Amino acid sequence: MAQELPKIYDPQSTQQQAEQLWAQGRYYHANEKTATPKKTYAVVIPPPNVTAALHLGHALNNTLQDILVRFHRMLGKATLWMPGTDHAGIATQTVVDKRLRAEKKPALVDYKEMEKNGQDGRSQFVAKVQSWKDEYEARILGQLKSMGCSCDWDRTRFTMDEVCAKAVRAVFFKLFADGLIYRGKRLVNWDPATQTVLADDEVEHQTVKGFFWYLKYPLVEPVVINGQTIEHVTVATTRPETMLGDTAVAMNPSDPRAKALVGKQVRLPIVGRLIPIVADEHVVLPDPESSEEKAKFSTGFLKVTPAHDPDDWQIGQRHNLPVINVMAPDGSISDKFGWTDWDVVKNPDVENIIGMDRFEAREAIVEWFRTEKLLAEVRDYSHEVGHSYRSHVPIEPYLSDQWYIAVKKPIPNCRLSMDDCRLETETRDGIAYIKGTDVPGNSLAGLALWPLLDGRLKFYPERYRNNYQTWLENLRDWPISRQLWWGHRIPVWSKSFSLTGNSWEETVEKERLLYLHGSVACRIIHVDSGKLILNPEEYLYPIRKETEGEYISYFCPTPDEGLRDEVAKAMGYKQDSDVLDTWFSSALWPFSTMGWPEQNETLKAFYPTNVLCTAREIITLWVSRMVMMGQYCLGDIPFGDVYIHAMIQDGQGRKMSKSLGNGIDPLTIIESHGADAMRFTLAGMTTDTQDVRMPVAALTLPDGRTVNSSPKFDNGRNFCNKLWNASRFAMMNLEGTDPAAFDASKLDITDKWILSRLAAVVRDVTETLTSYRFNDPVNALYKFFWNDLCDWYLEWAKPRMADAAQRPIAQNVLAFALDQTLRMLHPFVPFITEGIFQNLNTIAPVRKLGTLAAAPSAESIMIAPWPAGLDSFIAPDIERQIETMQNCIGAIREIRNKYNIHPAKRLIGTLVAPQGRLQMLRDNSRLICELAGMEQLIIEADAPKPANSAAAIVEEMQIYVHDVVDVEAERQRLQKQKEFIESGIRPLQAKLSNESFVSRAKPEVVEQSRQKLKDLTDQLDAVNKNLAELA
RNA sequence: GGGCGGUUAGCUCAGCUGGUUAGAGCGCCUGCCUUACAAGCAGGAGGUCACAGGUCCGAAUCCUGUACCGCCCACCA
Repeated sequence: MAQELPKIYDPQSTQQQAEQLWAQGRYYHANEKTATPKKTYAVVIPPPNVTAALHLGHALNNTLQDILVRFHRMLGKATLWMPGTDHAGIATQTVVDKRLRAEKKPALVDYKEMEKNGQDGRSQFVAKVQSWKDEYEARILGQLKSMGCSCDWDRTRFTMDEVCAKAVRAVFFKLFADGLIYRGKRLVNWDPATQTVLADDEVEHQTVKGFFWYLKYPLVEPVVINGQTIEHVTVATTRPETMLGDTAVAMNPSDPRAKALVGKQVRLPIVGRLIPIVADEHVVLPDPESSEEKAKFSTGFLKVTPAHDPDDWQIGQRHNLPVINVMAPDGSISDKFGWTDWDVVKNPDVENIIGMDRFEAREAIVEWFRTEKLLAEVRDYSHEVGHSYRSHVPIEPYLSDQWYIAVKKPIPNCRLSMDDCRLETETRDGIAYIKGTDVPGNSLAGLALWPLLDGRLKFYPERYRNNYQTWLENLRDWPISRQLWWGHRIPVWSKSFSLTGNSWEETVEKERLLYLHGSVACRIIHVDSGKLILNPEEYLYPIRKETEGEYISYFCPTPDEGLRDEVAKAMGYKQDSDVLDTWFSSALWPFSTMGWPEQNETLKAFYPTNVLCTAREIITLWVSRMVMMGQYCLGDIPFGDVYIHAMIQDGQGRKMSKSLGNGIDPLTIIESHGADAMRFTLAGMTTDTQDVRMPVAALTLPDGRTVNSSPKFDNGRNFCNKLWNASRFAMMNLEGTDPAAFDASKLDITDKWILSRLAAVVRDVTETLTSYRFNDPVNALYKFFWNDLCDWYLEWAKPRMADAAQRPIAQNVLAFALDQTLRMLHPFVPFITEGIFQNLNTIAPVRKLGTLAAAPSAESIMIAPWPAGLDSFIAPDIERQIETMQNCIGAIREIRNKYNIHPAKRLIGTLVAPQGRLQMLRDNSRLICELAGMEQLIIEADAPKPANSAAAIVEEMQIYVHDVVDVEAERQRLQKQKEFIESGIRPLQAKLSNESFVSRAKPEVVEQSRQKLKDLTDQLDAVNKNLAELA
């Protein structure tokens, strides 16, 4: 068996076998029945988007989670890692559309056309996306399994599967019933060419050369300021065509002219609309000398077009300005979409412009101003303009109706009252705000904020809490509708109707039928006034008579019974065609995956989860919303810890997702280096402080330039190979290991030493892993395994394995140390450790050291107990003694190398040491001889330097290596040694002669320095003596 | 514009609360195919810790400023 192990570690077969073993044993499965509150550990995966296969960033993210999960599973906890994927609304829809177009197949535009023609284009397109999703979901889950992720695969979820969909409907209903969902206007990124809405990151910014046009708007009544009569105000704009929709001119209240002008009216040219001059802080004061671009160009007057500019929209909101949309969806000027206040007879000019494309209209309008002598000036200007990534035409801010969640509205009958949190509040207008903020404590934003402030929600590293906090404090209402087809369709049905005369009761009576079908959340809005006439709180009564006019009725069905399609249709209701923001369903992920709103065992056992492990860019979008929804729906935070890991960057320091990372499928690395190698390298790179550049293998071109090629995982690969080979050695030597033959009193110094080191590493790894440091345990294990166990312990153990008396002791210690090391390594390199563990189980089934330490074995290392209780092995004096041995060996090896002595050549040496250390050194001289290639080592308290010997100094000892006869080389070596020692002495002397240091530094630091100086001085004397003897 | 990081060996990075002569891996140089491992073993060279000030007996570490690099958010009349 042992002999059959290959020399080079072959990850593929080991991975396969381990995967099989784990799948059979279902060790990843979390069992609710064995879970007790203190003994559970739960993590939900940040669900990867089904847009594409995973990249290195995912590999890192999931490696770290798996390390935590495996660690806690081995600590004996009922452990759940919930896997799944995210439908990623806009991204996926876009990707599929792109693919279809690339393949010259019917794409989104075509399906939209079908939909328009009454065919079912929507569901056909969704089916296309669905099959894309199926493909990538399978691929992603396969990648995760290949990486060794010990997710509970029996529970795999998808944000759009029925379990999650039910949670989405339930939360939406709850929000709707609580009056937290409302209909509002919002400017979206509109692509007039494809006539679709774009997400912010689908907008490409391009620098465009354009102009600033300075347009003069006449005042209705001239104003006199400082003796000057002012007849016009001049506004500067880069988009003159929008002036048709102007509803105000704004100026900064601190502008000296504001006093005279604010409140006056302006007659909007061409249109003839009378619009007010309003005061708004947002307006930049003019200053031609300023370095600020805006101040240089500003006239102090800003045209306000709420329907066509996000900023102006805000100003419009502040001043209650009318919103006049002058454009059609195709970007042409139109009076059919909200612009009513013009007159064909009075305004032939307007009639001219209507129907023009926005760019044509721009020219026409500028020309009109020029002709009318109202164009004050034109200046060159280049600025950033958003373009559609799809059609590459400039995007148009376009006003549309959207669903919103009110995040700062106090929640009626909130399940968490402010009594549940201990934060200070201040009450204004009857609302309790979290002190120092304008966030009501019992609003959604408030619910997400207080766990942070009261310390229950912790960020690692801590600095990220600022992100979270300031975002929530400045939170605006959350627009949740998206004009897409791929996603959770908004569960709201609506119908317009008009009321005339006495039809009110009859109409409303009909709506009551809906309630009988389970719809209890309902709202009827009077279109003209926007007034809500039936509140969700009032449900059926009182039914009041209202004014005649147009109404819209919205219904949100309960998640369980639902509003049956037929019923809705029969009643003339139509479902909203939009879908929900992807983050809406993501926000529910920690509990939707567990089956909420059903109250079940899983939720009881595993909610709240322990940690969320994610990248920093979604703290606001995702983390905060999960906390919000967890608090709102379950009355508890979804996780206590948020671990934000570093990002992997490419060689240029760019985000991986933008360059290198996207191209690299973890599977290619797993194939070439093995999953363990990848995990080990990734975990070892992770630190709290900064992002990390992926080391890449550099490629040198013929012209001498170097180009980055592929990421390097050699480190991990080499480590695995070392682990494999050390284990081979163990397997060859552990046959017949008999725990009964172990005798604690016969442990030799190397046994005691390696056990001491082992105990220290167990302590270190356990502690660092608990505080989310991953590179520390990786480094500690790397050093311990490679440098301590392999380089020293195994080398010293080799001869002992051939010694009948020593063999049983060394075998038991080696088996035990290897066993414990494998367990600690397992979270990092799961496959290879499982493979070796299985071999070890065959060859040395019981690994224990008498009564000193017992380590129960297990059928899989995955469920083997984590090493513990080894502290009694810690022996600092033993470690110091071994260090002395190592130093002696190092000194002799250096001499061997310097004199180019062949490794096979046996040497004789003399070691001169103080009386007190002689016994220890003599006891252990074999350690030095074996590893330094000495035939004999004479150890004396006093001995002259043998002729023709090289001298080395270790601590307070002298080592002479006999018969190395190159006087000049020896002189140079000693001279160099002398200089080195002297350079150490100087700063120490300076330090110790400094009165302040001696009196003010910690005594142990001073003592340390004194000791060190004494050692160095002794060494210097010795070197000088040797030098003198040479001469 | 607001916020947050980074700058340590040729490369990628450690270095926790200031205190031995600043570390690792890779790369480089020298010698070894030593019966676990050449994906290895042994040894070595290589750093005024971005810059300028400050605090302190003492600064890679704490403070201030500068430069460059990066990230997030906001915004572009």
